[in-house]
Amino acid sequence: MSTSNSRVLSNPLGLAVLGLLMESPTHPHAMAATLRERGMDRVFKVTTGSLYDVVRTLQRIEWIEARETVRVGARPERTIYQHTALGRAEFVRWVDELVRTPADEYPKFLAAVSYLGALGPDGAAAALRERAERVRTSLAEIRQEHRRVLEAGEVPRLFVVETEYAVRMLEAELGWVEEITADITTGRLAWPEPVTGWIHTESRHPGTEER
Amino acid sequence: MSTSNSRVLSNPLGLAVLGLLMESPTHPHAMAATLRERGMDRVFKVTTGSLYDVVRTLQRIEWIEARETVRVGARPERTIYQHTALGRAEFVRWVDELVRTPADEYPKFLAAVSYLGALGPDGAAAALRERAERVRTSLAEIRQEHRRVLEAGEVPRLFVVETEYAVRMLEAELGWVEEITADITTGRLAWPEPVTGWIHTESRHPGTEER
DNA sequence: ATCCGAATACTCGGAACCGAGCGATTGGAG
DNA sequence: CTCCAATCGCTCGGTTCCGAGTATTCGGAT
Repeated sequence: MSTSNSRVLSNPLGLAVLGLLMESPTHPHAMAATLRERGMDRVFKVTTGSLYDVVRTLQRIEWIEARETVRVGARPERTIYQHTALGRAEFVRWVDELVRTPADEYPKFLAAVSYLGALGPDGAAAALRERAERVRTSLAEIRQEHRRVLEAGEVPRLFVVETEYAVRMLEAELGWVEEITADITTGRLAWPEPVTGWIHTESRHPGTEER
Repeated sequence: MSTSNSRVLSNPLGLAVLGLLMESPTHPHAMAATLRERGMDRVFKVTTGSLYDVVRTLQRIEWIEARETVRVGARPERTIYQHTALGRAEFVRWVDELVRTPADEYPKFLAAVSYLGALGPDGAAAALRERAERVRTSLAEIRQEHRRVLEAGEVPRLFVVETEYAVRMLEAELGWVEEITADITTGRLAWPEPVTGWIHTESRHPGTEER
């Protein structure tokens, strides 16, 4: 009955909000802008709706508080938030927890790979090659950006380690994709009988649509 | 009546449902059971609520259809579903799409790593070591299970590639975690001044806090 | 002076998600 | 034969999520 003070917030975007408030008080709209400027929208899913929800929750559980609501010009009002002592402590606790405890994630590619059989050897190889190509591209972009930031000086490596991690994981994925593609084309990964007829037949004539 | 026939289903659990129906018609409860038996709940988030939602959606967009509703003994009725021709085609299309197109994922660890600074060098190293340990453990379990399944004969490699992928990714993560931990303890990853005082002080005494 | 597009700041309501619960049933233990 | 625990199969309704929309203002090109 008492407005569920549920003492938990699962949305990682909350962490981003707390992180920003560690630097200085701001209002939601600016948070979104900053996160995007810094490319942190690769790390957190920044959607306006969720952002305002998260901020409200954070306020309810008293990890942050409204500091003032100002109006610049005759623009919509904006509410500026700052963290509380509790919020600062919980921020650290949250990070610690996330680092220590591997969470169950359900990446879509994992699901897709589970049904690779459905594409048939040729279809699978083709699709995998396209993925590889795309991964290579975004990998190149990220690497370049990373280098730019580091060499251009003013950001210590610590603030950029998450990119190193992201790159590592992409490399691993790419490596695997390339290997499995090779295994398919060389026949080292075989398509068992039942599957061969299975689904692939369907995809050859989708009726009303092609390519 | 334009009951939004929204022609899309994003929840990957839908893929699992279609996958099961490729084998033979079933009812939702059995789907959940089967998925768990086969350990596919490592790949798909199997929650009853969502399952029934997904099945309903799948039915609405006519990728599957109810085949009959039977009652065994005087147990609750169960509705048995089967795929439609459309469903079979879309299943393949969906897999193809998921393989080709890397999706934006937002793993929690990535978020956590972004704020590693907050833990201070010692805290970060400690947390990372714990993670490493846990990852090592689940890696061992998965590897063992994988070997068991393969050696025990009756499952072709194709049906198990997703495990190979999962293992690869875990190895990559573990490798990175170990390296970065080493970089921290050897001082190769430095904690810049501003951060040192920053937050770590807070976590030392959750009470009132000075600094 | 006027128009237009970008930026500012947030709201709103529908969609998706998911776990607790429910009402029954079967299979043993005693 | 009776009782309890486990299984069966599903529903319900509260969160959480999120993108389209709203209403305003600023800056610059015409």
